[in-house]
Amino acid sequence: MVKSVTFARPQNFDLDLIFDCGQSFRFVKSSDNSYSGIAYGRAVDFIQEDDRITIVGADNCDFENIWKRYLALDLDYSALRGEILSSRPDDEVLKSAMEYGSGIRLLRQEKWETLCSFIISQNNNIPRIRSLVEALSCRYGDRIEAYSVGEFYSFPSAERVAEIGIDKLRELKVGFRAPYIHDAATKVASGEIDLEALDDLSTDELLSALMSIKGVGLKVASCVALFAYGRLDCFPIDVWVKRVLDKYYPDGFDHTALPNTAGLVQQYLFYYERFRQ
DNA sequence: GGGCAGGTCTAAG
DNA sequence: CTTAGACCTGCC
Repeated sequence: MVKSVTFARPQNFDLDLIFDCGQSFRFVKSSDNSYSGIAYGRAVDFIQEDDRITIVGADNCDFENIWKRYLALDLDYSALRGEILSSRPDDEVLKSAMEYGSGIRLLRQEKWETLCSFIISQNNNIPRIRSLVEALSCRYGDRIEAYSVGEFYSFPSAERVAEIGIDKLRELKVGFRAPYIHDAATKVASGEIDLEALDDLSTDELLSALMSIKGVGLKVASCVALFAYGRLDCFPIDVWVKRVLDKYYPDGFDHTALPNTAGLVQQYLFYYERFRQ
């Protein structure tokens, strides 16, 4: 008997956008249009129908404790979008981007995995980021039983990655990022950085703490704060966002005026510029 | 073969 | 404080 949980599909919730907008690297679309992958050490399939979402491999307990938070079901995206529109009533570009990316939802992913994944993302391309994260998991993660076909491995803990060492990391072809990953793993495994405790810090303090890791600059730290810590006041600026800002907002774009929604705006603009047509 | 990809570090003005 | 170069790797 396969356990599963079904809930009503919220507004602004589309698996294709959620898993294809660049925030997550470990979920893959199956032939039956479901998304399979691992998060928080659990293998699940997300299935989308018009009016409902099913999580195969989850029970009610996991749903309450993990997936509600992961999928940000506690946030009212209609309200967030309303707030954006009222803050920028004359912004037609943003309006188009919001329409185009209306199904986007910011996940709250695992902190360590997100940190490591976005260290890997620097000066890299998305297919290769995916394959490197996958290689790291297959080689050093734990095999997870799943209902869907294929093999699934959890993302290795910081302790595990710390003991791997830089040379073994290089064998995975992460290149110049190997010492960066190692530094992050060492700091987290030793307790010098307590990723959970960072939840209690202000966003500025959180970013500073993350940036004390070698190879973590403002962009990577902002991605971690946004995609793992749910800090919607973060506005990661990568080449694509810089491009869209230069193109449509030559006089500047003040994201600090959007304290509750800046990160969501960033995703709309990023997705609009990066994945349109 | 040279350029490029969700950046960051380092050295130099 | 701002700014070039360099940087693993793989695919075009």
